[in-house]
Amino acid sequence: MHSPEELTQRFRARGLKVTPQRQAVFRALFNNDMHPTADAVYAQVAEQMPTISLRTVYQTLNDLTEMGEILHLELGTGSARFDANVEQHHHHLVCEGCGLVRDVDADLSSLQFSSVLPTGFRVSETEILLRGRCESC
Amino acid sequence: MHSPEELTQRFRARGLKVTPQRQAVFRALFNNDMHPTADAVYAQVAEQMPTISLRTVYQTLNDLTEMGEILHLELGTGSARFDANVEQHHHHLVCEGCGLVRDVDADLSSLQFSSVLPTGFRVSETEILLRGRCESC
DNA sequence: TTCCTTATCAACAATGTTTGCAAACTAGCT
DNA sequence: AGCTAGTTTGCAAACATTGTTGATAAGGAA
Repeated sequence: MHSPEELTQRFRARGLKVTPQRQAVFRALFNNDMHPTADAVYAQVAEQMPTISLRTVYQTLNDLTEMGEILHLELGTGSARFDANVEQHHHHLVCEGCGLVRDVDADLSSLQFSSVLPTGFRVSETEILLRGRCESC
Repeated sequence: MHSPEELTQRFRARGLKVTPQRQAVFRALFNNDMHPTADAVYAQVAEQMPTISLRTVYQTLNDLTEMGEILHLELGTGSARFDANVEQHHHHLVCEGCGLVRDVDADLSSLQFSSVLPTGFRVSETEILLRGRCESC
């Protein structure tokens, strides 16, 4: 995602207002590779801004997702994870014990689909998910 | 998954009882490649057995999943999908329009992960998800 | 700076999926 | 037929997420 300063520009360019709440969410996500849930973002922001509501965090996360600044991931961990790394295409590794998510690069160029895809199906995204257990789980 | 008759044996062998409700769920899933939701299974079974409860369908689906007879899939479509094909390892294709799910075979043997996995991480499953739009969406 | 328009905030209610619970019931054994 | 442990059911609750609405604040213009 872009820096909080750049996001301020981009939000205004879209006619969206830049509030202290939104800036706090920007800062919580910038350079964050934890793939936090909405609730985790809320918890982090609420430390500095106890009056913010979970609803506002969801709203801002949805706005950022629509703008392509973050990725909304559904990894089967019960709640959505948000990924601030949209610069380089990558895949994910999920610990089934503690829910840890990590980015993983993979070379897809050699991938072959041996069965024919349904006629007319247009693939927009190829996603690889590695499930397993991390060292401490 | 195994046939309804074989499932009857396997449930009894585990000390689980075989009720008409469970048999109806067995039949609804056998040779079913629709990847239905719990609610879809319920709807299908309820046609023949209107008194069955959604709770019982969930219970039986969970039992079958624990026994490895079906797969519980979380594909980001809002609700879990159940896959009766556990015989051959495969991947999935999801239509983001209508929620259609189809099995896809893929050759993973050449897949290379260019970044190092976290030390001590044990991968138990490699899952490929193709998202896109089917012909009618 | 002040005003004004419009988007946003916060609290609450509502939705949808899945699970917990307790009482009534039944499969399968004797 | 009777016993008993496992099942079913209906309802409530948990959980993540979204809808709603009066009050509030941001940002542009004067």
